[in-house]
Amino acid sequence: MGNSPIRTPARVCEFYSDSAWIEGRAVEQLHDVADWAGMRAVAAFPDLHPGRFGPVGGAFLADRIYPQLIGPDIGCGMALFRLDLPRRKLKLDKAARRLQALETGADPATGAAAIAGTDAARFGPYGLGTLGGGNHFCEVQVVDALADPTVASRLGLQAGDLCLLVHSGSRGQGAAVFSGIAETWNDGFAPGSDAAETYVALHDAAQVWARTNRALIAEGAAEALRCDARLICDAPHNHLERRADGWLHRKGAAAPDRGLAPLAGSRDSLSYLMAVPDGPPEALGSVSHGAGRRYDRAAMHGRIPRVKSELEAMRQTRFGGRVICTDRDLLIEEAGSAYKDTGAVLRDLETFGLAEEVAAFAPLITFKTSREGRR
DNA sequence: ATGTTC
Repeated sequence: MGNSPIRTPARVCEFYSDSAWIEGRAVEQLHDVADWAGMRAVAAFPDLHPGRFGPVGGAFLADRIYPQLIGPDIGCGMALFRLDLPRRKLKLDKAARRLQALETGADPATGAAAIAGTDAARFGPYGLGTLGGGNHFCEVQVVDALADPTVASRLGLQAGDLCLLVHSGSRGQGAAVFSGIAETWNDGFAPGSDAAETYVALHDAAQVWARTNRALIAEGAAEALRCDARLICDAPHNHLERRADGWLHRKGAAAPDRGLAPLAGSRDSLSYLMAVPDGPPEALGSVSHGAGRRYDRAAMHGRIPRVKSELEAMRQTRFGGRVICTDRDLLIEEAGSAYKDTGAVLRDLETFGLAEEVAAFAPLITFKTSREGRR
């Protein structure tokens, strides 16, 4: 008999139907992570897809801390705001032009004031109010339909209202924390160890910074559109949460905010606001944050011809909206066809009792980047 | 993901 502890793989609960688009490689990753030391429970959602260190679209409860399960964008999340701007006053071309102000971000004094006295102050204001790249965006949406008028009215939401959905995170801050500990995280950190304490403190600070970043992006967008933005909910989906029964890692799985979470669609599909009930304990208090990738970035370059007409078509959505993205590679990688069907993801979540649709939102202006000469 | 990657 050796002295190594008996290890049983964590229980894996998959909250998606047989018809869900789930890559085999993502399921392999899911079971691989379930076998890591100290892993207690794993939940996977219908947006599950392969990631760099493990699958995206899952929650992982462990009695060790694995920074690679959070990834570089610590604190990344989706925040939904209501804009007090009548739809008839939104002129798409003019508004899209004005949103270019988002490239600048918050001015340093505003940024510094926003993080003063918080954990995030250690990182400083550089980059606050900026979106970053990849799948991040700031989108003006219109409430398309109310599935639950009672909840919607409690939130002050009516059909035809304008909203803003912001997807961003901790920019260079979380990335620096993550790369700073590279090579040391392989077997995870034992809670209470120096490495764990240091990581958790930096993680918590990056999470505050990321949430502040989303608020400042919304402020910047509202200022550009000459209106105010009121927060409806802000649900992070890349983070670590200390629970009584262990350390909960969420990777592309949302922690609902006051029982609410956005489900991002964007480009060619509607987005949703979900009411998230307590749900089964096996779901680990988590829910999908978006449609999830159907094809990885490299695959998209083979699927979309790089001809002018195709690229121009991708700057309009099927809802008559605009996509502001001057980076051609990014435009291709983030095409609507790169993502699963958001409606199918939502139906699976509802079937398993993880969410109830409150409202659906159509994209009007999807702001990605307006910088010239990238890549 | 990234005050971008030798």
